[in-house]
Amino acid sequence: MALPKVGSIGEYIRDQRTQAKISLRQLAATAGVSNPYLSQIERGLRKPSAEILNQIAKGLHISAQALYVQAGLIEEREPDSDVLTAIRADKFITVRQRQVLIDIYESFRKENHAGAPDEDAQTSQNAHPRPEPHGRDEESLPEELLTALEPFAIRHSPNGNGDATQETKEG
Amino acid sequence: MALPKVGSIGEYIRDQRTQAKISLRQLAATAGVSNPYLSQIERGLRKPSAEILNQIAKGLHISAQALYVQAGLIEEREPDSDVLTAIRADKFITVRQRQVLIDIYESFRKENHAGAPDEDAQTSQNAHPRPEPHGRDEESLPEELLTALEPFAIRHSPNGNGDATQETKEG
DNA sequence: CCGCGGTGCTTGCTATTGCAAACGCGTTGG
DNA sequence: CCAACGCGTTTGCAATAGCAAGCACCGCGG
Repeated sequence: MALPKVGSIGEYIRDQRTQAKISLRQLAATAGVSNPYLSQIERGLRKPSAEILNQIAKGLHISAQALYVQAGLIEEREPDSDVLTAIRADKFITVRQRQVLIDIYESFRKENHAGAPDEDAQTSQNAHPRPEPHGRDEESLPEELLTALEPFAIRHSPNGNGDATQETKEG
Repeated sequence: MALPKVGSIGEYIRDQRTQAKISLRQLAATAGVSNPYLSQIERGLRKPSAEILNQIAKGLHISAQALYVQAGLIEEREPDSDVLTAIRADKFITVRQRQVLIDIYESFRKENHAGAPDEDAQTSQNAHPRPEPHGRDEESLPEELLTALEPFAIRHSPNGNGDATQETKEG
């Protein structure tokens, strides 16, 4: 378990470097790392830190993300949805808030998907797969949120509060 | 110049952790790192590798990119914090669901902004006037909303991380 | 009172990163 | 022919990442 994908990133780097027609020493110089170290990285003998990786990416003029993904350091951006991506990337909300948003969104998706596996979701704009029990659509106050979410939370977790081991008991 | 931006990432991690209301040890466990090391990371005494960073990101349920950016390991080139835009563009949810998500997200932002002068939020263009719910900033959410969402906020997919913590906290 | 469990922090210690120096190997050319 | 210069690689070593063990502090229950 020492070097699972480390090899792949090494190959990737070497591949990019050779494609760029630059020597190992050259890249090492521009990347600000030593030649021998770069050599070892390329052959998967060393596991470069993110810093070094970033430097190498710069030296190769490629996006650091690509390298991180190759290194297995970043979950390959699954095109789940732009919404999830945006939520995960958002840094104006807290972890807890993020988790709530993700849960809600995924539940929405799940609800809609139940019985309507068809990908053509355009109809969802004006055709609800599940008719809302409450047709109230006045202002979207937090209170309304509660009302809207109540039936929903019940469906999602009928057990209510099964065992929240990690949940700090507040109150 | 041993720890230039390292401090910032430490602060960021600690901030996210405390906001998530989880202890240092807890995060260390879920992230798969030792408690003391996480402590040192948070205080900027150590410079975590990308691997560790990735683990911590997972433990915090935030995108690894966010952490890398904070660590200065990625030249931020896609802020992509347009959650609202993404929600509006999403075509897999109904109008009502969309509205709920937007309301919740804005509510979150509002809560966090209570006292934060940083106002780069490009507020929604057609967002209807939302009445100020409450100015309580003690929690991420109003208590009521949290309560309603509680069965929900619990992480739903033990899948993914597959990190089984033997936290048999038997009361 | 003291133990028990929780928090975060300090202390050695090992494993690994990352580098400087030096190597073998092929090409040029005096 | 062999010095000179390029390439990638090998070898030892300093620095440190990361951990196990243990510390100090605090709230709770016997």
